[in-house]
Amino acid sequence: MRRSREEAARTRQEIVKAASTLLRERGLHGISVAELMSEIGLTHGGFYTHFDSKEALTSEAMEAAFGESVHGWHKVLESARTKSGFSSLVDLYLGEKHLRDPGTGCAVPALGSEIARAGPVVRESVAKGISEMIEILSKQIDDTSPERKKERAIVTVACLVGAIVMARCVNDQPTAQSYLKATRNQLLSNQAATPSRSKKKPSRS
Amino acid sequence: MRRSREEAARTRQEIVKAASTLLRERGLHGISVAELMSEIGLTHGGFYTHFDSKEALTSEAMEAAFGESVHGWHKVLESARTKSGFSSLVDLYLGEKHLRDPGTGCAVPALGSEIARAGPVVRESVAKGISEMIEILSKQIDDTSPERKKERAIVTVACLVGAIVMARCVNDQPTAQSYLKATRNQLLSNQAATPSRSKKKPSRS
DNA sequence: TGTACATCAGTGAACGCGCGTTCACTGATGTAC
DNA sequence: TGTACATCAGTGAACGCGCGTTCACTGATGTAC
Repeated sequence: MRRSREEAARTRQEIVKAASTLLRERGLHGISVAELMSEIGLTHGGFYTHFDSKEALTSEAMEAAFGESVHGWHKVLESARTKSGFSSLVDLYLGEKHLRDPGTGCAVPALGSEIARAGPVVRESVAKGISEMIEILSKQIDDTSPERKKERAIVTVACLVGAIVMARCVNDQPTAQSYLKATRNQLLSNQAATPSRSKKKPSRS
Repeated sequence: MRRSREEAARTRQEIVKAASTLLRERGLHGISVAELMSEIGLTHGGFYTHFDSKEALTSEAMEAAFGESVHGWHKVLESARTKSGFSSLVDLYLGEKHLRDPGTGCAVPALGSEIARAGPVVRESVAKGISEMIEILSKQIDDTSPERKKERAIVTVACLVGAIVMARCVNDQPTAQSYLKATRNQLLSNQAATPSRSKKKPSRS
């Protein structure tokens, strides 16, 4: 039953990838090692050839999840030419797709409250992901002071995270949408009201 | 072993109260029925005299948690005379105490990502709590339009929730504090920059 | 007020179940000659 | 290039454990007379 090294490396990647989606969908304790392995067509025993523990995988899966998110952000920034980068990211984050599909979305609203109780290894991975998100966003903010840029990026991410958490908590679709819409409106109008705008063309649909 | 009706009613209250704290501290699946009952000096079997299921208790515990939060908000609003009501609530929410003690704090950052995956009964209780928080906050916001008042209250709550979630995710104390501070600064300066201020005296320490 | 009986709050053993992790084993892959 | 052996990716039974829920039971409380 032994596989080649290349196959084993691919198996490892598949485990991380499957975990990054399934953990975001079902929670840090919502998927078992056995279920995870069967998802990629293997049995549970082989898991420990690749990882020391489930927690070690969780940490890697968080890194993969943020990597995926960040990649999506960069893609949106590249392709958005009619909108500002800032509003493109806000629209991506607060969109219907992200609300309904936590498995491919940001790990912070999907797992935040569980991450807060996780071990230091997992939290370290998440902390890196969060600061990377803030970094990317701060480059899309016009402000003379770099400190204020960073501050405003932090608050923007907080708003985005909180809005998705709240919208996913409530059962009622219109209420969820009203949370997302209110947040979008205010974030975009705040950005528009910013001093020292440059090449930006803030849109309010 | 039978207790009087009054004692039984008190027992029920104690279960709900203990659950509201322990669930916020350890997560929706972080405390067992047995552990919960032993917390108030009883054994697990008696649980089902009071509740149909653990989920039914969870729903009531969420209501109790929001009741406690809302009570704290009202108390702060009454006692704060030197600060605006808005900034008092922001300071309460983003304070050291709330960051470090989820068991007595807001259920949304403490349990948000788990609530999103919970059953409709639990989510209904949480949805009510969230809209109550928004309602209270909107009364502390100066704006000519009631719709904008509500919108700004929604976004404020989203910011607060997201900031606490992020701050609790990261391991590093200074980073956590920087998230809270940035959010506090921006929320309070936005409020100060509001048109049609009345009796407000915005402070920036 | 006193007595006999019904009620039911709380006990603790037991239920079936799923969890993370371990380990002897299999057999294809990798390596040394 | 061919052969013999070591390695190790993946298997599946088994480990100890904790979970939510059920249920026969206990004995104090509540009620009917």
